Amino acid sequence: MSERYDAQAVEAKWQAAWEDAGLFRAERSDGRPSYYVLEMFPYPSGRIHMGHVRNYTMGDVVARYKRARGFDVLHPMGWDAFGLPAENAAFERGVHPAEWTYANIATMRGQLQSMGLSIDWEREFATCHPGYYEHQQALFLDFFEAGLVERKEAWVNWDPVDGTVLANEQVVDGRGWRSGALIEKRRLAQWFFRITRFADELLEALEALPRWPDKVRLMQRNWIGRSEGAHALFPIEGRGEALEVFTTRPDTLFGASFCALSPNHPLATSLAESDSALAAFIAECNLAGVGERDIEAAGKRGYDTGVRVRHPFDADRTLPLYVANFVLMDYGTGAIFGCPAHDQRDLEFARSQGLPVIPVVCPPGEDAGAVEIGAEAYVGDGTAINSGFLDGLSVAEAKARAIAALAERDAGGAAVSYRLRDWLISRQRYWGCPIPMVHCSSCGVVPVPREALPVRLPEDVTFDAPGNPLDRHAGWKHTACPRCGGPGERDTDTMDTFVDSSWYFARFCAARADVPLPESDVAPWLPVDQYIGGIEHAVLHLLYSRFFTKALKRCGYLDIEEPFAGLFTQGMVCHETYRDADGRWYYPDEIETRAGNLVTREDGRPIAIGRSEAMSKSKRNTVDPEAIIEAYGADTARLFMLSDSPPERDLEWTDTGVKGAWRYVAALWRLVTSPPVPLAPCGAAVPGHDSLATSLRGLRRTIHKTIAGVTEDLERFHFNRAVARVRELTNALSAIEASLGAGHVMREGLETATRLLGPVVPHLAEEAWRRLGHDSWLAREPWPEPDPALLVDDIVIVAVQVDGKKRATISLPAGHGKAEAESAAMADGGVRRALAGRDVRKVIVVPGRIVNVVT
RNA sequence: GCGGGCGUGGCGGAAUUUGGUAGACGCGCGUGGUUUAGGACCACGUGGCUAAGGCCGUGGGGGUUCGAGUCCCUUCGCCCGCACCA
Repeated sequence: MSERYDAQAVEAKWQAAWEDAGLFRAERSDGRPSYYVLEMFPYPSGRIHMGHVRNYTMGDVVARYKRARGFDVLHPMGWDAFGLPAENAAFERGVHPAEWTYANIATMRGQLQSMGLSIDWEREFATCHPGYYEHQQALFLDFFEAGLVERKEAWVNWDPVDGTVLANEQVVDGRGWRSGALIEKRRLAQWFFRITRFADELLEALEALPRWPDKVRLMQRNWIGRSEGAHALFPIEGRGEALEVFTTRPDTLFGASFCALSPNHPLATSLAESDSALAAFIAECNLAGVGERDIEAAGKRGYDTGVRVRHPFDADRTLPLYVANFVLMDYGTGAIFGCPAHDQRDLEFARSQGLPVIPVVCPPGEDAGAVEIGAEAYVGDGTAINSGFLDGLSVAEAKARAIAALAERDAGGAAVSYRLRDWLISRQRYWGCPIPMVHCSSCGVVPVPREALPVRLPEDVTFDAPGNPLDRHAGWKHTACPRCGGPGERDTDTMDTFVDSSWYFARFCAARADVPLPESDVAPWLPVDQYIGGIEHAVLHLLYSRFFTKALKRCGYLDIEEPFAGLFTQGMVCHETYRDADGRWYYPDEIETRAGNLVTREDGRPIAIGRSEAMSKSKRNTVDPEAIIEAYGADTARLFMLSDSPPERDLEWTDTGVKGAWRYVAALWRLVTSPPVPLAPCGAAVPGHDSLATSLRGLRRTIHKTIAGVTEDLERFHFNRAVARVRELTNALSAIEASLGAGHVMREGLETATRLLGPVVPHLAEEAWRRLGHDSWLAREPWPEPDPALLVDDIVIVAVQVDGKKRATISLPAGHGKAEAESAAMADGGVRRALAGRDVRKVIVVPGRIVNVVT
């Protein structure tokens, strides 16, 4: 009689035992090669969700697998603990952000530990701990000294709901990424990290990241948005200055019919001082929102300033200067020249303003005299026309010639522009890392001396009013200027929390060090060998971390180019959605099936099933991992996470799928505890392979092919296939036939399955390993090696096609020749029938694969 | 608009790296068994059509090839990222 597998008891037992034995401490004390696997650390929101379970399961499989492959593995965990939700909780419930955060961390740590993750918990830290953020403040000062931090006044994105500014990356469709509020443009003095100084490096280094998904590299490339072109100066009539524009089409300069400024361009501001209509137009543009879609709806609008600018190539020619709503202040120079014939936007603007359209590129094969521009600008290649000294040149040639001409005339020259902007890190919030700067009326901005770090967050703050509590805390805010000793004010802003997560991966190498990143601890581990997390961080977090790595290198902390040598982006965990007739959402555990219909448990209201979407609280389609772990155990949850769906794709959470995973856990335990044939003693060698019955020899080949296949699958992140392969193996083992040596083969098979599943279902595997008679830690056992001799079959099944259609299969000895395969195929009854006496023109033989008889 | 990805049984997906027996593994479903009962367990079956021999099948159409889910062209559908970036 087989015993029932008690997952809860087994899992608790081994979790405690692993912890006591310190099995997962990263040592760096022996000669083993290092391997650093890291999953994106969680925000302590309260409880873990299924996305965490999926992420950390994958990371744990890699960690356990690499450990078995002989690596000294670093697999740490920590908390991305600063951020707005803690302040919201404080505001709503009167609990201090620190208290709320640390309580959540305690809960979530327990939940993660119940998953049986092989984590070195001794390295755990939270970014809200002064022991972390004091070093971040030191890094800020280092960056400041290195010229990588800058305070400047800029048009910034103001989120009126969160009451703070946001980085460009945090504005999505003109709205705040957290609040969803329409973003306003405000001009404020703020701190920036000068990420644009690394724009080219960040772009070029993408090529050197072969183990990153193409998609992420492409997204970053687009985000950096490098454009090559030219700067051109248009002298302004009646002023002793020139208007500088950026263009990627200097070849079309002769087609210019106007210039236009962004509403926020300094010249526009200055002109508006003496032109109230212009001032009103600018105000209107800023009011209409900055969402590009809003402008799209409003159409292209402009205001003729009356000012004229001179053409750089033709001093006799002047152009009108407009302020236009479609010109962006934060790209290029905030000013453009318009060539309507060869730019769609300029064409639309020119048509609405009645400006001339001068074709200067003749499409191939067209008559230069007859080029007409209708509703569509011509943006293709061609030959320059109406363009003076450029006439006759191709677009590429004309660009080069025009750039040279601009330079000759001191009217501009080659220029590169980026979409990427500097990273605005000031946040008008309490729960973040204080910026270690003091504002002094006589000394200006003064850094806090290093010996005075950390600048601690004061604990006695109030959240009963909107705005930044630090700004209201007089005792904290007012301090002596470190330079002159006079009255000073602390910078009351805190750093964007993306700063915290831009270097935590390095800090894990020396989590308790009293300097930020001691080289002797950090260098052996970095870069991270395998980083795993969600695709939603493709630009923000991953770009910032890359910038930090380059900045840290410049400051002498690191000697690596890139933080993450390998990156894997996992898919989301999805679930069906449930709504009633009023459109209210219901959690899966709030509904049930009655008489074949889906209804609410509580009052039987009919429920409609909606499409499967990423689990979210707003759609109420979440399943609590803790409930699953309590009901089935962590191994079942882990197994389900890795089965069926490829890890980079979205995973559909289903009850039946979880039950299927549980069935397999129970079935594997049954197979170990009551195998179909009595097991040979532990440690007994398999008898001579040739002495075994045919079916046992085949089974042994299956065992060794499974080792090879699973190994390759794990290396390539094909977890779903790895699981399927082991299931195939255990299916084959269940069907074993009793004969001489069967007990040995059964043991070999069970031990192999146990080892191969160790990374996936570690508790079950550890328990099974002991049940099989071992007294070693499975978690410390080396990975099995396949016997190369057993990876090849001695008999192969070869398909035989007639004219490309399969008509038969034949058995042939491995290593058979072409002639042997051909004669066996021609002798086959099915083949002869299909041929029906027709003449054979050709026979193609791929030994071991296929025979194709062509008539 | 620009860029990228994906279309395979009732469902999730294998096979695409290297063109060579399509549908591994699982879910669901069906039949039978077992059990006091079970949403448990066991066995067998399960792409479609066909009485059979067989025919048809990887979104549609075309091409290359002895042979195409895999390569090429074209078309349709869905998803994702960016979006007046000059």
